[in-house]
Amino acid sequence: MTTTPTPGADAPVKGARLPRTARRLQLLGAARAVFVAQGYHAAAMDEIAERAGVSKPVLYQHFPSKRELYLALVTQHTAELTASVREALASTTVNKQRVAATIQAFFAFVDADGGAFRLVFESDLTSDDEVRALVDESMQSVAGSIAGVIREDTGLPEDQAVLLGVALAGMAHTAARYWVHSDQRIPRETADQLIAQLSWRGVRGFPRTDIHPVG
Amino acid sequence: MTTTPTPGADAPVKGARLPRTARRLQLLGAARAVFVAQGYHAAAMDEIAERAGVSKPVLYQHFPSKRELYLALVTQHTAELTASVREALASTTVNKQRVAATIQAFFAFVDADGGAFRLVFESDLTSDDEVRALVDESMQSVAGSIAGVIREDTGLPEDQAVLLGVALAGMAHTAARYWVHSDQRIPRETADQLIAQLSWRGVRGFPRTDIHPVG
DNA sequence: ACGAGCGGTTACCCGCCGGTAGGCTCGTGT
DNA sequence: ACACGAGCCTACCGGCGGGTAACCGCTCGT
Repeated sequence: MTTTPTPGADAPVKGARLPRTARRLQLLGAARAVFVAQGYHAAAMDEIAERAGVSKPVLYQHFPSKRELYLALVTQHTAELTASVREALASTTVNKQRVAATIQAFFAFVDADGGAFRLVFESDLTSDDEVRALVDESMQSVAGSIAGVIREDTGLPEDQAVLLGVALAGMAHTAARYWVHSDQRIPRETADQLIAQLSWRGVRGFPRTDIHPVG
Repeated sequence: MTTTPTPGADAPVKGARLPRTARRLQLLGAARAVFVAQGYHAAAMDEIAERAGVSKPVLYQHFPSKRELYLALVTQHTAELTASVREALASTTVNKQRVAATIQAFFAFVDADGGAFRLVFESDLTSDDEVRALVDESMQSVAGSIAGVIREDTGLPEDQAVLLGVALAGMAHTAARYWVHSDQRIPRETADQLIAQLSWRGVRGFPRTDIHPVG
C-alpha cells in the first residue's frame, strides 16, 4: 500500500527536490488523497507530508495551516462542480436535455479520480463556517441555475422555484453518491438515465397545475 | 436561562441529586444540545457536563466514552426517522398519498425540537464506521421501503427501484434541510406539497416507459 | 572555488481534551 | 447514632497532533 507509489497521480520520488510550484501541486495531491481517505479530523499533517515524501515544515511553507490546506482543496472542487453544472445547463436549450446533462454532471463529478467529491459531499468539517459556506454556495449556485430554468418555464414564484432546484440538486447528489458507493452495480448510463427521467417527469408537469390547499 | 429550569426539556437544577435513570436522560438531553450546536469534534465533554449542571466523571458513569454517548444519540434519532417513514408508508395504500406522507415525515423530522436531525444529516463524525453504518442503514431502510412500493407498482428491476428510492429519499432529505435552514421562508405546508408533487410526478410515469439507450 | 539562498531535515514545544483516581456528603435502614 | 452505599466533586494525568526553531547541504552564478 504505502510502498507502491500510485502511478499517474503523485510521484513521491523520495529524494527529489522540486521547484515551489510543482511541490505545491504535489502536496495538494497528497493532501487530497489523505483527506479523502481519512476525513479532515483523522488526517494528520505528518501523514500528508509523509505521503508526499517530504517533512512537515515543507507543508507549512506552502500552506499556513491544516484548515487552509483543506479549504484550498474544497474551493477547487466546489468550483469544478459548479462550473460543470453551469456548462451542462448551457449546453442546450432543450430543457429535458438540460436535466439529463445536469444529472450526468453530478455522476461525473462523483466518479472522478481520487474520490475528491468526498471533500464536498462528505466532509467532516461541517462545523467550520467557511467550509460550510463554500459547499452551500456551490449547491446554491447549482440550485439557482436549475431554479432559473424552472422559473422561466413555469412561472413559479422565486422561492418555490429555488426549493425545487435544491430538491433536484439534492436528488442528483444523493443518487450519484449512492451509485458510487454501491460499487457501480448498475451501469452509469442506466443510473443517470433513470434519475434524469425521474427528474424530468417531476418538473415537466409543473406549469399547468398549481398547488391546492390540502388535497 | 439556567436559573429557570425549562419544564419539559432539561431541568438543570444545579444542586439536585438525581436517580440514575433520570440523570441519564438529562445527560442525553444536554449532550444532544451541545452536539447539535457544535458538532461532534468541537463539542467537549466538560461542556456537556457543565450544561447538565454536573461534573465530568458523572458523565462517564453513564457513558463509557464520548463516542459511545454520540452513538446512543444517533441510534435513537435514526430509529425515529425510519419508524416515522415506515408509518408514513403504511398509513395508506394510495401511492400518491404515500409519497406525500413520506415527504411530510422528513419535514417533520427536520423540524423537530432541538434540531436533532443534525446528528443524522449533518454529522461531522462521518469517518467513524459505526456512525456511518447507522446513518446508512437508516437511509437504506427508508429507500428500501420506498423502493418496495415502486417495484410493486412498476415492475422495475430491484436495483433500479432501490436507486429511485434512494434518489427520492435524498430529495426529501435535501429539500427538508434546505427548508429548515432558510428559516422557513416558505410555509411548511407549501414546501412539502411542492416536493410531494415533484416526487409523485416523477415516479408515477414509470410503468409505461422504459429506458431508451440515448435520446 | 566559494558564498548565497532555496529546499529540506530533525527535533522539539505545548495546549487541548478525553479519560481517571480518590475523597466527600447526603439519605436510609437498623 | 452509625455505617454503608449511591451520587457527585476536585484535581489530575497523558498523549496526540498542530505548529515552530534551528540547522544542513546541494546547486548555481560569478
